[in-house]
Amino acid sequence: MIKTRFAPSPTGYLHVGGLRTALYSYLFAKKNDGKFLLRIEDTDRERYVADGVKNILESLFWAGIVPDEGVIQEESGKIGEVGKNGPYTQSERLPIYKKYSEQLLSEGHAYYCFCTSERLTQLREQQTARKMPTGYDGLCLKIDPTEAKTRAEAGEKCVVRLKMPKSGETVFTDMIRGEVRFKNELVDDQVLMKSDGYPTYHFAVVVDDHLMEITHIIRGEEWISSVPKHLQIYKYFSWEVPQMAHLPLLLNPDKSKLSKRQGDVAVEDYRKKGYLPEALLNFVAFLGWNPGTEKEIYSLEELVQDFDFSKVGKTGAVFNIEKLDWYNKQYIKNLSNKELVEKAKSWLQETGIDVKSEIIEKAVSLERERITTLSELPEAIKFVFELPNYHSDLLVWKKSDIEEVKKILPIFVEFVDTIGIQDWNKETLSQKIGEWSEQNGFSRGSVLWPLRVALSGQENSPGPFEIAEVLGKEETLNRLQLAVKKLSI
RNA sequence: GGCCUCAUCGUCUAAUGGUUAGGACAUGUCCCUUUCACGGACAAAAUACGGGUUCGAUUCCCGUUGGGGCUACCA
Repeated sequence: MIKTRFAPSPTGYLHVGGLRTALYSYLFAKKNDGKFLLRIEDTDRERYVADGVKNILESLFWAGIVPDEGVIQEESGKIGEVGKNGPYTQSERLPIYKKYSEQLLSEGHAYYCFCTSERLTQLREQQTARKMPTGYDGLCLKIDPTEAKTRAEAGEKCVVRLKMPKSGETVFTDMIRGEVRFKNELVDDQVLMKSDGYPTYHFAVVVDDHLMEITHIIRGEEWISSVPKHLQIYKYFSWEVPQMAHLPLLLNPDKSKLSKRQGDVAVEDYRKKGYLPEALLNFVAFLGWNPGTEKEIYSLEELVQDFDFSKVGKTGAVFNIEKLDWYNKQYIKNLSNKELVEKAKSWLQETGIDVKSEIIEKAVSLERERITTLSELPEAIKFVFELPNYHSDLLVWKKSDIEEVKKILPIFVEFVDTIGIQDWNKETLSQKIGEWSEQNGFSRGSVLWPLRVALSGQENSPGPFEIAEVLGKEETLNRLQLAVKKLSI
């Protein structure tokens, strides 16, 4: 049984890079009828963000990536857990890490280190100055283990370090990169247990992945350098090593690692701006993976079907918002009017638009193909509910002049008044108004431009017949009469 | 500095020894058209560089250059 996991650290909100990592882990698990687990790695108490866990869960839920095991968001919105291998939050697993570190200590595979952080900093500075590789010098390795244990138990401040072999090589095969090898002498004696009693990432991740029976570790490329340390821990415990896939990083437009400074990185930011989860997911899925065909639009279900690590690339990908915008437009375009109202509800209400209005669905349909994000919708459809105050000059078509408009509009209003309610739909209106223009010898533009401006009050807007249908006969006539009035002033 | 790693249009990418190097986004032009958007057509746009191997390299090997990651009692 294949089991993958996403193990974020709540040092902030869910990052779009994290979303992609979670997505790939989820896809791989689902594709292989396996399970997807979510674990919270909160061993860094200094960078802990209070609502980080909540945001990570909410963002994943929003995207449709739901864990089978581990920390979950319950229906009520509360944070809960499912599975037999819990707890799934590392801060609740401290006794477990203590037990395993003691095993390593007693077997001579780890040792207590009493060095102060000042000494460590100094050591690093000296090494850097001499252009030597940095790393622990092994000073505390010389202390007799029994004596060290006594000192530690007496309460002396200390950490536990991994005893890394200083010769030989560590080789492993990454699912994306193939064989990668490291010289052991260059691998540091990594701290396993910090002086505050918490494990470091490197120790907790190995213990938990083993205990939670993870078969495939899928994570960002920034972890690849730490793999030798992790493998050494597996070796000391004689544990089976999971398969690993290190994903290429997401990049800023200048190709540096995707960062907050150069734009939005939290999934939350995109959600708030009105990007659809389907679009964001489709977009990030294609950052580093592609199906090898020309199909571009993929639902989560389809991604599960076609996802394959053999098609995941090795190069970092720029997070290109223009492409995301295109995806979002595609998804918005395919929404029904009802769905669009429902999804854009919060933005509509925020702007004071009544989502219960009888014409809301029709109003929304006017702009469906014109907006990029849901947050643009209220501003775009506002003119339907409240005509903007426009200048009469706007009523003049570029190929016409003010005299012609003044001549056409009043008689046009009279004609519109003769159109019956039963014919009040865009097709019939188009036909009747077209015929009228032709019979009177007016060009389409000289009639339709002022009509459209009179109805929308805007230089750019949907077509006049669609707007007229949404507005209804009475409001259409009101707006036309107002235009006539504007012209006569 | 050391270690690891990557390298096809501006961007996301396809093509693993033989293609006019394909697609998408963005850009430009045109068509549609009352405006905007949609849609359609067309255009411009790439194998980082230098050596090999080979009849033949985007593709395999070596080097150079450039980018990125790591180098914490952070993840």
